[in-house]
Amino acid sequence: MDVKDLCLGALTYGDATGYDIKKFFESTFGHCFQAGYGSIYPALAELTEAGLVTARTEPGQAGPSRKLYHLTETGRRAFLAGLKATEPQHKVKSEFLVLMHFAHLLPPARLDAVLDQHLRELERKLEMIDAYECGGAGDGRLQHPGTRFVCGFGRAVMGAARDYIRTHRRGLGQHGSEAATRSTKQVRARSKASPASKNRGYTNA
Amino acid sequence: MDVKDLCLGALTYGDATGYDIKKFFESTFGHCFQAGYGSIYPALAELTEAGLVTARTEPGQAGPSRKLYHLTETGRRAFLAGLKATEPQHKVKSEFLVLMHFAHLLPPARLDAVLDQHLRELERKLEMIDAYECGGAGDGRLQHPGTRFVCGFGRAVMGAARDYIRTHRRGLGQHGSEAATRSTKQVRARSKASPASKNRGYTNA
DNA sequence: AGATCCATGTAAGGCGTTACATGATTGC
DNA sequence: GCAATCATGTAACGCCTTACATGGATCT
Repeated sequence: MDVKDLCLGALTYGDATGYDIKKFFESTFGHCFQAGYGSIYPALAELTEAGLVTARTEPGQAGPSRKLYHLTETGRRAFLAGLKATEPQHKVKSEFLVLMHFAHLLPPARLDAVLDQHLRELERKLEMIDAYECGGAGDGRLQHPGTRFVCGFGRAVMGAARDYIRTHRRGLGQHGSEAATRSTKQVRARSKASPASKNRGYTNA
Repeated sequence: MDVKDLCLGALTYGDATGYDIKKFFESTFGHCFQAGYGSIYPALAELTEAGLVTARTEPGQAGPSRKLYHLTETGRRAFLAGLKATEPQHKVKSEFLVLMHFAHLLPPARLDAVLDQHLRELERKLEMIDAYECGGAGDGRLQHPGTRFVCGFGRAVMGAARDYIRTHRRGLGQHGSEAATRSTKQVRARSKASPASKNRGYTNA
């Protein structure tokens, strides 16, 4: 699943410009998929060349001229086939959590700031979801269950994250023993000290 | 925050080989950061060249020879400075949620399979966290609060995801109206039909 | 005997991010 | 007037993913 597929998906709701599609991504997939113009415009060009979409340029009555993309029948079939074959991956890449893991090496003030910032970020995204569901877009996307499911999912997960941080941030401050000052002592005495027990600590799975 | 930084971080716990570091990433950051050998080995080579780590080759008594990396004082300082400056981003890239958004275009059997698969995956990761915390790695990582916080965070978030899916998957099956059969009708009559109201539906934020 | 684990790397390719470049219009 | 929004692209760079290549040791 790449930006091309997402563009096809966006166009199942009707014709749109690259700019429109970006806004659609932000409002609908903001918390689970991100794409910039640098991916979207090239993707649309490739899709046009492949015959999966067509483009027509409309002189903008108000504002610049717009290039409206339209999903062809071939494109729609390709999208459906792609959907069926898509593996449902779910990847998280969080420097926030890495930072939290190394909290004992972070200045307490910085740690606090990072936690506050992340909480604000979560709050903001939660509000965006609410706004998205209340602000009734009249185009039918809100009626279908998939949209509600994804919104609800985001709310559940980010709400849980917020609650967890609020109730557990207190324990994060104090470092155990002298870890912060002398972290380079050999804790992992491997292959020399205990040749019999391989892999203590790393492989738990 | 890239793989290089993560390697430095891993080495704050003591000397390790590239292979060890990969295992460490999997067990500790598996649910929030991923890195393969293709990133780790080049990263370690660059770090060595930059003088942030040193490498010594140990002939393996049992098994192949190991190249043990050691964090230098310069490296440790660089890591701490990098940590302080790291922006706490948290990105999710979920084809699973995209699939759920387009659930109305998916064959019901496939939809069910995808949901089951994702539930199993969540269950598996939750078990891995429990195993990680119970399986007492004797190297001190478990004692410090950062590790507990990250584990708890993962448990809270993934538990919430699991519960949400279980209680809301039922509503996902039936598609509203004829969306699946004729999705290409113009729902977004824009700029022609209603030139007064720009941007209905897309921009809610 | 065959699979799996330990262990280290290289090389190419893919994909996205970021920065740059441009310009009209609308609201404050 | 100035900022923000609308609107479309290009180009370079960076970073990771995937596949390839190799080989001993242990376990079943």
